[in-house]
Amino acid sequence: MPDIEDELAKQLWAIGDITRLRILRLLPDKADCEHGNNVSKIAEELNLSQPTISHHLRVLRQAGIVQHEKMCRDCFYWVDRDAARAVIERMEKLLLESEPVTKA
Amino acid sequence: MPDIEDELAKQLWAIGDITRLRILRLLPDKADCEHGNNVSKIAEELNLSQPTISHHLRVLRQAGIVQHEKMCRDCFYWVDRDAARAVIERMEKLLLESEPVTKA
DNA sequence: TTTAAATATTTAAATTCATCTATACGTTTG
DNA sequence: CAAACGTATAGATGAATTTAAATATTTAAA
Repeated sequence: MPDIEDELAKQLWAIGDITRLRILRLLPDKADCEHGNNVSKIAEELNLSQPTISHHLRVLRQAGIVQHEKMCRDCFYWVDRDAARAVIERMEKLLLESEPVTKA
Repeated sequence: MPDIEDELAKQLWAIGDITRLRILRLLPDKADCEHGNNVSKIAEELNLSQPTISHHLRVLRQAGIVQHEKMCRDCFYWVDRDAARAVIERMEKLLLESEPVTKA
């Protein structure tokens, strides 16, 4: 069964990449046409190809870290705050609450 | 220069592996002879070879997530709580505090 | 010192990942 | 309808990672 631990590992792995970390830093609070941070702009900002950024956004999307929507002709991504909070909470449980599991 | 962002990515990457996540779950609060969770015991618990666990512990050590010390003939590892808190704090800054960086 | 036990390191093989180029798909605009 | 723009997908390649096996190193006990 796909443990909850597997999901956490997947999410942390998704965030634990320097390119994806930089992408996350560029993403706005909420879908936002004004600033125009579409996929191509992010690619230009990070000096990587558009398909590469698209690939990384897909990884983040499949990990449930970001959401996206088509607006004003382009595609906009933003951080899913609820998912982010959940990840952080699980990390706190794992790293800060010790549970010395001694079997039987 | 090795950015602080690089370090965070490295740390999250280190934690974002299912085997290392399970290792972390087994580690005690502090170096602890009593429970006897040495490297070989962890290997047995997770059904992996001792060198494999040693390798993963090294990754976690180099990322500054765990500490280790030789005690009572064996080698004991534990989670570095301060480092863990620092990682969580940086994650909160990255994911929950939006900073729409618009250059110029 | 010899023996045994625990951990670290090295080596090698298989897998996985990041990235690019090329291309296809879907919208918007003329 | 056709051209242009933005995004996603596919295929390929080089690099990095995981893992086990073998070996070396360290430590404790006899």
